Amino acid sequence: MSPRHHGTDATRIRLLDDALTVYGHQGPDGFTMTAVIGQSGASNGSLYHHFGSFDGLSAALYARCMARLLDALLDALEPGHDARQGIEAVVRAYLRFTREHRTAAMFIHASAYATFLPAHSATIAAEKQPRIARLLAWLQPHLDSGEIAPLPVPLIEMLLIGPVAETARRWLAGDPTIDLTRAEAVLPTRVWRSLHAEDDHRA
Amino acid sequence: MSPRHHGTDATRIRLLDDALTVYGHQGPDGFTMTAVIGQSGASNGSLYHHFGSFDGLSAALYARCMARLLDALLDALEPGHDARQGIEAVVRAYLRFTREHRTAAMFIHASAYATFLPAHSATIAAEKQPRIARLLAWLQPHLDSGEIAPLPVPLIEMLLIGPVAETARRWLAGDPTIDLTRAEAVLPTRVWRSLHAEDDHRA
DNA sequence: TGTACATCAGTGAACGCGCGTTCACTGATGTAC
DNA sequence: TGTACATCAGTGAACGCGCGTTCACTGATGTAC
Repeated sequence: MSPRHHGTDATRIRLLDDALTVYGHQGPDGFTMTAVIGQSGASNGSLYHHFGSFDGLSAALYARCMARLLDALLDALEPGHDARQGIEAVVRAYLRFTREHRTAAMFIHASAYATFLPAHSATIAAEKQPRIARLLAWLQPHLDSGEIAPLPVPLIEMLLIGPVAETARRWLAGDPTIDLTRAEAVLPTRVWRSLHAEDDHRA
Repeated sequence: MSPRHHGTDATRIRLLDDALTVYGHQGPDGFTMTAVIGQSGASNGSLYHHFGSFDGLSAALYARCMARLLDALLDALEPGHDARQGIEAVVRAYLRFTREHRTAAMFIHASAYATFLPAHSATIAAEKQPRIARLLAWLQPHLDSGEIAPLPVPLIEMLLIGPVAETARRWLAGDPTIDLTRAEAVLPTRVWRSLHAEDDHRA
């Protein structure tokens, strides 16, 4: 980027990739600095050069996984969609992301209370905020038009994300009673029912 | 219980209480064996005598917190309730439990992917299962009567618990945009809308 | 074009710390006969 | 009732291990003049 920049971020990216691999193969307890540098072949000093600390790497990985999830939701929204089509598409996209990016989804969910988040909240917000803003920009007209019930936006988010997030969590934890395909078939309609305005079905 | 039993479980209970206190005051990273025995004044050997390992204590604490949450939901169900009143009462009870037992709620949510769970799943199931069974026993007649939509039971659970669990998580993580009181006012109706059968509002 | 210098990227040995766990032990309580 | 024994509850010193972190260093690349 800057003219002083030497080379690319190849090592940085490789460390993040390898960190996620370690997380997927070794689980939360095996997610240590030693394991990550072992996987990537980089030195501990190199990791420190790029991330400042192991928490710094964890936060960067969290931000990247979260950005990918949000991008998957954004990609599901298409210009022609009405409110119902958009909501249902987002619900399906969340479940699809969970199935297709199991480890990233797990890292996101399992890190919700991680100690590294507060210290790096600025970094994480920088990745999240613009994407959240785009999602809200999609939502607003449908709130204004009255298609979606006039609820506080955070609670709309809870009703939209809650059921799929809980489904993802259970499935990721290995609960055999959770069938993601069936969830994809059933939840979109049901989530829409929780969000649309009272007299919407007359139309 | 058995005639050979010496004394009560006082130390066991005190260790669990003190462990939760440590978790509340020091957070997940400060939740260590050293901190717990420091708080309670017991010796590490005593902890091992009662729980076998620190993971064993963690699992016992998880089981106890989960049992309390489920009891709170069960207490919210009253005999005279119809399906809607029951569902809405459970939603409110979950949010109330979160507010009134912040640390226990946090321990439950944050431990969802903890490594100690699989090894002690039997212990945990022994606490959870009978309570879940009672909740399902309440649900079944309302499924049979057609008041609640004929969905797979696990997905009913996701639609019921998802929004409140997500709300709880955000609030516990310190998100200032989440207002539990407002959630209690709004979510019950909305969750009911996602669960009831198509023509229910005609009645 | 050549030289001097600054910055960036990466190395790897060394360190201290606090973690969970082990173990040999004491003393009190309950049971057998 | 008294004695011997087994079990339960609890103590606390000692241990090894692997963790994240620090630091002095090398070499390559870019910039100044």
